[in-house]
Amino acid sequence: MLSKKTKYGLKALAYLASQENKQPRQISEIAEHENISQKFLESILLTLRKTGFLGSKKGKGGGYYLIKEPSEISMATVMRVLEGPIAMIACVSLNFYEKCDDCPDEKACSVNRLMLKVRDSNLDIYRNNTLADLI
Amino acid sequence: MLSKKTKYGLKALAYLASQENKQPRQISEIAEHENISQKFLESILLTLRKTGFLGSKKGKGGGYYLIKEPSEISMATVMRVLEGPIAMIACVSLNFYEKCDDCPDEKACSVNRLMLKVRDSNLDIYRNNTLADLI
DNA sequence: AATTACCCTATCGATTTAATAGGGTTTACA
DNA sequence: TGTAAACCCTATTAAATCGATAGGGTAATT
Repeated sequence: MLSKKTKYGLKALAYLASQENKQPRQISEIAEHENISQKFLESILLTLRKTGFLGSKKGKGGGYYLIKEPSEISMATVMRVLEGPIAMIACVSLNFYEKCDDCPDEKACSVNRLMLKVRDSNLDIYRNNTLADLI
Repeated sequence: MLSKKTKYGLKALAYLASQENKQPRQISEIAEHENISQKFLESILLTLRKTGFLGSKKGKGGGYYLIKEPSEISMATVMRVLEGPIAMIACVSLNFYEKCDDCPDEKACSVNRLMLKVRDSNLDIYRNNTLADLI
């Protein structure tokens, strides 16, 4: 299941991308508009700033704003930062690969094969959708 | 992430499907062959029996066996029983639909749109793969 | 009658999740 | 220059879930 962290993060990014001008938007404004706990959203936006998606401005009139164009923000990178691995199991993950303890031979594993198909198709979607496609 | 319950359940089904004859296979045999905790596997096989995938035979020479042909067992139904919803968020789920608390209008929701694409593609994979395709 | 093997319930430690609390620090602006 | 606005950061917590274990009960075969 998609975590609320990811859900809220995506909504916040979409909200920022839908703004006409690029003025900073306050946490409180985003939280209210998207019905998100303000404190929780605060930590999510912090993550998105540290990972290079958002910039921030302190003090009066401050807030968060997008650093890149929405069309240049791939859902694959956003999902990896907020949700973690795109693959459903580590043995088919590109960025978070890990071997299964119980599996002597991945190539002969039925679960591996099925989940590889799922990962491929999901990766395809995430790579071919940008923030601009969400709004 | 895929739960170990689902992973083990799929492996057990695949193991049973790969057998030449249809004699019952003991829990201990499956557990050993697939490197699964026997007690944990026991509860999983019980679930699969109650949901109509497996039959069981008690007493000496007993065990579990497939009720249907592997080619008639869709991954979609298996996944729903073991893992739960195929959708990553309830508001795009066919079998486990729920409205989001925070979302006033699903049709206008960016997360909803993205996750709908993901669900469609995953559903497509699960519906078009049977147990026979795993072995 | 004894053994085999499935059946069922309860419990538990570890981890994760979502949220809350409580402040600290920086900046803009009057 | 001081004060309020708004981001920054750490710690804590309640609840849920997961994976596994324990301990026995029941049915069927030989």
